[in-house]
Amino acid sequence: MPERNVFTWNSFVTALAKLGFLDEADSLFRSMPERDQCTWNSMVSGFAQHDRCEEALQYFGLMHKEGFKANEYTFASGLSACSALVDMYSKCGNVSDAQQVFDEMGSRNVVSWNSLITCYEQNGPAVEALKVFHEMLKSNVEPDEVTFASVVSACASLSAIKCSRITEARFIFDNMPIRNVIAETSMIRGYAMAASTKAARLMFTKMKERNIVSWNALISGYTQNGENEEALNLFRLLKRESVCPTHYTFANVLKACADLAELHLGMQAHVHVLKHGFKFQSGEEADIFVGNSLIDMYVKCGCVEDGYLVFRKMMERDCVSWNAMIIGFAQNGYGNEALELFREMLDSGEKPDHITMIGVLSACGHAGFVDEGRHYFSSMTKDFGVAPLRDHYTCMVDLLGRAGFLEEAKSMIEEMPMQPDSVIWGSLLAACKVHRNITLGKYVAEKLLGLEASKSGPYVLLSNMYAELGQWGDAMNVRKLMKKEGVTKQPGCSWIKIQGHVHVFMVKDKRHPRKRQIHSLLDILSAEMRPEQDHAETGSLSSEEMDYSSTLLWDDTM
DNA sequence: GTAGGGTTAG
Repeated sequence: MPERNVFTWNSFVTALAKLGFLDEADSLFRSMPERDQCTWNSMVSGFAQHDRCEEALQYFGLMHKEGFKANEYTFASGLSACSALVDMYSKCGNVSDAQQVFDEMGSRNVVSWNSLITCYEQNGPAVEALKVFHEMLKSNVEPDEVTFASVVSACASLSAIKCSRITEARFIFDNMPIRNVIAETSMIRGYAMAASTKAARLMFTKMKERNIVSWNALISGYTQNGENEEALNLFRLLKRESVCPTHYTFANVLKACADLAELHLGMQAHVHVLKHGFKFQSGEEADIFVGNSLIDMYVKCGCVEDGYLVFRKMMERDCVSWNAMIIGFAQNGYGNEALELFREMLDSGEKPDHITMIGVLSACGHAGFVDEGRHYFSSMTKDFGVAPLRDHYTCMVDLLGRAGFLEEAKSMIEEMPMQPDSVIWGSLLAACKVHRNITLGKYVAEKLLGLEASKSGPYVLLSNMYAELGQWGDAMNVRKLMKKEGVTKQPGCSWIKIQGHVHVFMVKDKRHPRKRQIHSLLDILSAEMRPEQDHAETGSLSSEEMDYSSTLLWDDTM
């Protein structure tokens, strides 16, 4: 045996690694007295070539720690392994390491560039993706359809933050040598984020080839822009064209039903979900998403018990599941149940987030648990690692205001670390009206008018407060001021759909043909409601009592 | 080897 120097060791390690005896290579590596660049290269490339990427990454990290830099031999299989490494770091959200691997690559091909562009597109900042794209063009690497699709996506995500990059996306899209369904779907998403659902629909209509992702992108475009009826119409079209929906589809359809409070359609969607094999008992991510959407749909439609049933049926839950249920309880007047569930959430080991705390604080507010609210608010940073945001302050002002602690609510607004907005002042003004505090009401109304002079809300509330106190002159003055400032109040209106007909009602509306019957029934109802108010309960009418006339979500037999 | 779609609050 010749003298064992690092070169001898290396040849053994390299051979073992190349042949796939990685564990043997690994133990040999560990017993080496010294290592050089070549040793590290053998280990990294060995693991990378045999699809043991985790270990390849670990070795790569260790190599850097020991002061070695990657060279063109570090990834023996060449560019592909290196690009895969960029992609791996990108998928882990580790942008700087992805960039570093990319920087250290001896040569780069279209896939390496694409991987880095995607990295910035997914992890941000998305503008960097465009910069990398420009660098790529400068270095004379020909972009392919994947490059363009990623760049279009980057522009699309930028279209959400006011700089209108949707035009840039469109320009690149129009100049793509080859378009494909992915780039088109990215454009749909971009238009949806820029609130141009019409343009999104046009893109969708013109597509030669569509798949379920394109359908889902447009359906979610509608729900995210509040066009829930359109979302459901598109779902019906999808069914007619026999396209198979996925859990993405159901998440959106259920959200549309939830936002429309369309219980009947939501229940149809639930049946459909079961037909498609979502049983919430596999613990898979898809099941959790659909389960969460179902909880939300039921509680938004006022059926807390059905939402709770879904919640209990789920084998695995995430933070959103708990949040949806806690908020569902809170919004339907079940303050105790919301807080109980929150304690159970903590016991289960699930970490609450800022949305959970909004649910908890609003539960306290609606149930009148002032002390609990104060306690959770003051300890949320320490106990749950969630620092109060403006929304949490708004919940507290609402809670204190409802309970009549108007001065405390006022100081909370004035001492909070962020700028108060019209929502938080508006909440206090409403509380001033309830508790008939005209002095503070005037002060708050002025603050509000400073924020949104053209809105009628503060004027109307203030004038009504004066009127309630019998100060008619002051009430008139506010109304006069409104007129002078050119502020008009849009009359409120409500509507109901009965047997496919929409009936609209406005204040002092005398147009409905059966107005006399309606008003006499209203008198009876309000007389009955008065004694019920103290122990108010939510509930829904049974199906026999309701005359459903909604359109079916799909027409195949169940 | 690289690209597109989802739930909770406000």
